[in-house]
Amino acid sequence: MVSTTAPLDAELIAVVAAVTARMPRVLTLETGISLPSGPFESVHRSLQSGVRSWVERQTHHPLGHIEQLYTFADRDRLENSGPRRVISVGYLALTLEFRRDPAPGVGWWSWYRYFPWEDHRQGPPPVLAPILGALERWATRASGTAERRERRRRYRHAFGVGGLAWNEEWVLQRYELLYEAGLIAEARRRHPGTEPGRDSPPTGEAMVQDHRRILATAITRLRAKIKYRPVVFELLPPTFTYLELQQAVEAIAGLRLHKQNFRRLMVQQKLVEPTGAIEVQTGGRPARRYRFRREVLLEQAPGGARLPQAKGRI
Amino acid sequence: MVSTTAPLDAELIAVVAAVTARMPRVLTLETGISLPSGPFESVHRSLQSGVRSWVERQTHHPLGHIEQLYTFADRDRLENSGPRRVISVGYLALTLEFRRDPAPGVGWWSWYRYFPWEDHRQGPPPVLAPILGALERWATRASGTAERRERRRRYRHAFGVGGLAWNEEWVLQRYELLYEAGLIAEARRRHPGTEPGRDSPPTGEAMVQDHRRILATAITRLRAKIKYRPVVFELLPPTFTYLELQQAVEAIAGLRLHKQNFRRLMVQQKLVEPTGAIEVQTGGRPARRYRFRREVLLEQAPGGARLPQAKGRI
DNA sequence: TCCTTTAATGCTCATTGTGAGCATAAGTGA
DNA sequence: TCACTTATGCTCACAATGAGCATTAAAGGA
Repeated sequence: MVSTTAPLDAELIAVVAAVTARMPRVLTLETGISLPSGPFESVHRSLQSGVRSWVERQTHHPLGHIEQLYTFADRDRLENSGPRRVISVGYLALTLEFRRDPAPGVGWWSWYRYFPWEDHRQGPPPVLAPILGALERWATRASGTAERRERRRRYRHAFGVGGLAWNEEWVLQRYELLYEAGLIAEARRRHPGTEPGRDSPPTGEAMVQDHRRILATAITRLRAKIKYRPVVFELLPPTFTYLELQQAVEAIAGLRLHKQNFRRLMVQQKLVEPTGAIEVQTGGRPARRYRFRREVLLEQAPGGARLPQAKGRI
Repeated sequence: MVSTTAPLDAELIAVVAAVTARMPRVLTLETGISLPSGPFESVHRSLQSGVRSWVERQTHHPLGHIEQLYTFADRDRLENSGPRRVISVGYLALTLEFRRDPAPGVGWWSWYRYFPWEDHRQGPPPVLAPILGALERWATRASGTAERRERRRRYRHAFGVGGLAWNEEWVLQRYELLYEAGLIAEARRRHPGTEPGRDSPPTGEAMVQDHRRILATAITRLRAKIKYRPVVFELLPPTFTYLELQQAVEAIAGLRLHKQNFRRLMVQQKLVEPTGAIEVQTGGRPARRYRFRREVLLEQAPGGARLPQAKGRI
């Protein structure tokens, strides 16, 4: 199993997420157009420690919870890649935003700057209508009835058009559909000749290479995970009110939640415990402050079992 | 972002799974001690196509559904690794077992040959008792009360000792605990000096390098995924009875399921439809045969929502 | 032929979980 | 004091789930 491959580099890329002022944010370089990244080097003990060291070096930001996202290596992934091939290992980190001493160009930008169609907290965002219009035109442009119908089905499904429900988890799917439809700047950069077009809708800020796709992958992952693992707490200060907790979840999911039922869920699952402190600056009745019960990470409740297990004799 | 790293190889490793004769199986080389793998080469269009081509070349087995598992690269991962570093990208493939024209040394082995403590279909397997005994001795050996108590808590939690429930998904966690406790042959290979010991329990067949850990990762993933995505059908022939379907799920989960409720779940979720055919060789009343409704992959029901979404005005 | 065994299939019932929304409490500022 | 805002408690209908009883339909002897 000795290899004789072409030269190859491994790159580490980090999506570092935080929530502040009710906005989910990502840590970026170069004023918002790229994610922290760097080569995997021999000094690094592991991929994870490599990611930590690159992020800390480039942004001066310490990382908390971190998990592997995905490994990307399509041949035509990078523009202007020379003879070397690159494998990129993406990581997702969750932290608190921390502003002291940032490196130049480093900033925290709202996810929704890159994916404006993803924020449904006030209902469907205004950018959605022109996007759906452009997708419909894309479907119409298809050659052949079958392909036309298929394109229509796909975009309606992905964006929850008509009676279909909006599924907040399908971030990557929606991004890739827009990419395929030529509505994403990165796609036009890669396949010159397809011009923006006068009636092309705004589809968020672009990023370098495929960083925006990696961000979409991270959002997809986080929106899914938040439902079955207590990861929100990595994004919150040590104590918080139920409203702050709910707003963090809402920011990530891009959805409004039912307040009383959200509270009931927290109570049932015993994820938090009151600190005894009371927050008075609520704009209404004072709220209790809570803290995350770290013990639940050890108890590790197994989400919702979907298998009808047989218990006794059968 | 030009890199000047040490030479690096990327290796692709596949866990190819199937279910036959009520046993979950993995496709192996060298009579069961290694997984199909090979370097990522410049001819490969993508990581995925590289995996396909290596598996097909080494085993003569075509692959169906395939997904990325994890990327491994700890510095001390490989024994006797020279100056080059290796990144391994693991993939999980689901297929039907196919026996014509296998390459020499290629075989399908039950998962439970490598993880005998994981099959709880007939209740806790006999190997479990001596393993728990050895884990208790490992806990006792700890220096300091706190460490002793912590070890005890960890193994009891992972293996569902006492009142705690057995969680079939924690395959990797259990494997790593046994590894840490020095009860896994691979661990002793890596850290010589720790001898097997007379009363060391049987802990399954070993594999080359860390292939067994990759297999554990794959089982963990599959056991989790089977609950919220219709992936079992990739492991079944085009038509099947409810019992065959249930037994495939049971084989993977290593658990017995409640027959009537399993059936009800299938009916509710509309995952299958009757073919009209009747299977008579059941040993009892004849059973209807069903087929998977491929359309559900397009409908893509969003599993169980765990967020209390607000629908109307709030 | 009738009885026993083995599965397949249908159905019930208690319990728990979820969606929606009413009602009350306890602050703030006019 | 009133209007307004958020916090918190609680109810009610309905869906989902765990357990298990009951019936149906085949095979294989006695």
